[in-house]
Amino acid sequence: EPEKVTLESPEKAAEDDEEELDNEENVQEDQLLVPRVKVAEDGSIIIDEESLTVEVQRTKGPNVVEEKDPIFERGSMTTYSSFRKSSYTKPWSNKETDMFFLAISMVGTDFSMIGQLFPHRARTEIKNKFKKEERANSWRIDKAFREKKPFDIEFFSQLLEKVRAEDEKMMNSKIKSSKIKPAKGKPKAKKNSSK
Amino acid sequence: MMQPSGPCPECGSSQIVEDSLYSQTQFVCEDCGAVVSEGLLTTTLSEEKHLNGLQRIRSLCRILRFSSNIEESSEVLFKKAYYHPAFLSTHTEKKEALAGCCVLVACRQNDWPITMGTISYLLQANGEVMHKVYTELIQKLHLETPPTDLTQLIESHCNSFNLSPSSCPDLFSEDTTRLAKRASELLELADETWLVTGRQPVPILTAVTYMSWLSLRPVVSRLNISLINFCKIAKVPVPAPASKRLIELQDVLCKLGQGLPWLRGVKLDRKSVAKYTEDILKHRGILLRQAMRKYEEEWENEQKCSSVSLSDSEEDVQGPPLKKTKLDEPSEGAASGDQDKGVSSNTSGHKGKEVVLNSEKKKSQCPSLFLPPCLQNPHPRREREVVAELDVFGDEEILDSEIDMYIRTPEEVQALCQAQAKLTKSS
Amino acid sequence: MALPGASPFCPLPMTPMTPMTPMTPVSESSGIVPQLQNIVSTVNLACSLDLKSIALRARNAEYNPKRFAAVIMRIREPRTTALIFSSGKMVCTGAKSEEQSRLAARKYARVVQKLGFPAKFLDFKIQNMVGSCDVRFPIRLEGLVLTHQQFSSYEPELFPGLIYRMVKPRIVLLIFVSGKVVLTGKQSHLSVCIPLGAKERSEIYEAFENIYPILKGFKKV
DNA sequence: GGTCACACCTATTTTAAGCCCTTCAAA
DNA sequence: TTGAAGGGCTTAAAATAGGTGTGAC
Repeated sequence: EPEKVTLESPEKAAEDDEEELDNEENVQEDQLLVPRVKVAEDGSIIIDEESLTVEVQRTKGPNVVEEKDPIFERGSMTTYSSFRKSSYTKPWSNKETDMFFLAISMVGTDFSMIGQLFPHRARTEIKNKFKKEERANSWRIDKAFREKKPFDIEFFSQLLEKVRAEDEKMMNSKIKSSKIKPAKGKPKAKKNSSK
Repeated sequence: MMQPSGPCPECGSSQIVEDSLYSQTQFVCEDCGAVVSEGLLTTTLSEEKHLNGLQRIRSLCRILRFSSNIEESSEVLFKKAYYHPAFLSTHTEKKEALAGCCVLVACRQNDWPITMGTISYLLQANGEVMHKVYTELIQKLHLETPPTDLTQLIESHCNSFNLSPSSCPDLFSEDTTRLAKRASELLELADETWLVTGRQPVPILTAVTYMSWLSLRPVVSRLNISLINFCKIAKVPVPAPASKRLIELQDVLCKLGQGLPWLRGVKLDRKSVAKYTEDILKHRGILLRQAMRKYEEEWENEQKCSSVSLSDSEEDVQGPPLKKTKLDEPSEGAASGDQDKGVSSNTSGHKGKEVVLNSEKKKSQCPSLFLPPCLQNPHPRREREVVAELDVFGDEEILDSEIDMYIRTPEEVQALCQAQAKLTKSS
Repeated sequence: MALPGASPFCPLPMTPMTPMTPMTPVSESSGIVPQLQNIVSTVNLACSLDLKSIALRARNAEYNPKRFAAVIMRIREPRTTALIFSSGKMVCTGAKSEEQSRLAARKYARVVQKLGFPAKFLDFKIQNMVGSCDVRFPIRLEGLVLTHQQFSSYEPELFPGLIYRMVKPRIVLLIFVSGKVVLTGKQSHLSVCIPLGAKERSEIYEAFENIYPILKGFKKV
């Protein structure tokens, strides 16, 4: 079975299990001539793919160059690799933003606690939201902080759930209306478990 | 007894085999014949990592076909760096990257073209970690390494494209030498027009290679192949920024092409400019000098005019050329392809051939012609308000009421405690 | 106090950049004043603090000992953020001037005092400054890195800017192709003088005046 | 194996320009 | 199939400090 040969970062490929099969198929078609690399425990570099296998175990003896190898022919290849941990923040809807300001009124600037109030938001997302609003609408931050509101978790959670449901409905209706035209469209609803 | 996991302490080889000729089990290195005894197997972790690093260097140098010169100086540097106080207590991940960094230093000092991305890919190392270690290595060992020359990288990059007659249709196949030559000319042009500075090198190489391939045989069947499809044909990955570099390069070619008398009235756009690229490159020296001279004049005029109101450098960004070019730019873009888009003040109107752009019009555009793209499309408004800090002296009185708004009342504290208890329970 | 050359502008009422540098007679000033963007200062409140109690009773505080061992506190004027440690040491960040940073630090100290801790205000010190400005012409970074190798690091594979480590004033500059420059760093031990009004911003200005003529050499192709 | 002296993660701020990644809208 | 747009990371500096990785002794 041909190996998946890609420059995608390994962790990314491992993450989306669902699409693993799809990717594999696509990659098979494309078969980019990029070697798959592993580093052995002793530091030896092992290159997958029979045609690209390079003996690198020997450490003594003449440095014989085999000219066949297309990838390393002129001494170097120019690999473009970009690691970098993926982080994507779902955009804040207007109503969710209102909830953010409500949270500020209730708990102040404790982003960790606000993050607990938003089950789908990490602390960094809350912090970045705060900084963004401070830059764009500092008056709203000021107002929310000044106008204290009693900290009622139940009230907040229910309201947030309602808002999230509304946003989802809005999204779905938008998707539907845009997909009604092509008749059947794709029943590609949104498998979106989104964690 | 387990096979030793580490390399041979003598030569670093991993070819260690069990020798069953002796009554007692022993391990022998196939490469140098050394008997790897128990005592040697219990080398310290540090020594093992050192040998691991040496093996990484050897593997890299063999894979990349480096001269023994580079391999030797890599090893010498690694031995020096590994026991340098600055790297003694560093994390294992960094020590693994250190080997690659030493190879990179040796390459640069020997003028051998290679990217950091290649090293970090082959070592399966994080690019950021590689860069941090490299920077640290340069600083701590007081090294001076010349930067990699992009033009030297072109040849190997073009080689990685699979365009031999045996692997793709005749119409698409291309001689690598010819491809690399045209690509270097395009790279030089890109460099002169500020498309290279501050950008990742490899995507630029991909863009110029594609443009080179198009312009060497600008037939319809080739012109219809997009950058992405070209890379698919050539079986190479497409770096994401390559598309942006390509658009920038095509726009530069369009702008230069307009200066050629025999292209007056010819529709020049991003897609068709490949047909004239050979001509443009042939005369690029003159075309560039013309454009640059005009730019310099404009710039100097701007300096004189705006020197009256400058100083803070925020307010007077209003200064004519930079701001103005922003408006004029889109019309340039319209000339180079998108008919109806940037219909700003001038040109506009006709859809057909808007290329002509007589010299008066051009003059106002000249300052924008060859500026770094980040200056051509400036950020909407980043810097604005200047100061206002003047009325703070640091010693003014602080009102209690101001402090009080940050402090919770006992009731609020109690409510918070209860809420916290609920949150910890639910989670 | 007028600037050398015919520069009719006067960016700030105070113009602290011209001060005691009479050694700039021929080489005229750039006429550009770096704008301070961020000030980092420290102060010792000289008392041990119960961070959990502070986080509970201050609405502008956050405390996650699992993540970070300090209380993160914010005030609105001057808009800043402080890190408050159980040792009583405090870091104040985000102010745009030395004075703002000091005022903010005093306000944080007052909040801590109001919470019942015997906070003092010892050894206030500016630790770091960040400034930025624009030379208003593009810069050939690959040329600069060649001629100033010993000070420069330019690796566009990872970061678009050139990192210039100036020695004279110990300031690090990030230089971009656009002509925008970021200056950061601060020398601590050399100016042993009065802890209060140490004019450290002059080092940022000095670094910029040093780099400006160098950058001018790389604006053309 | 414990101490010692580092490294270096978490976190805060701020600017610069490029790049990655996602979403959504025109071709 | 493309891009545009927007958000979040990269780089530098500096203090603060616990927990832990790391190697020498």
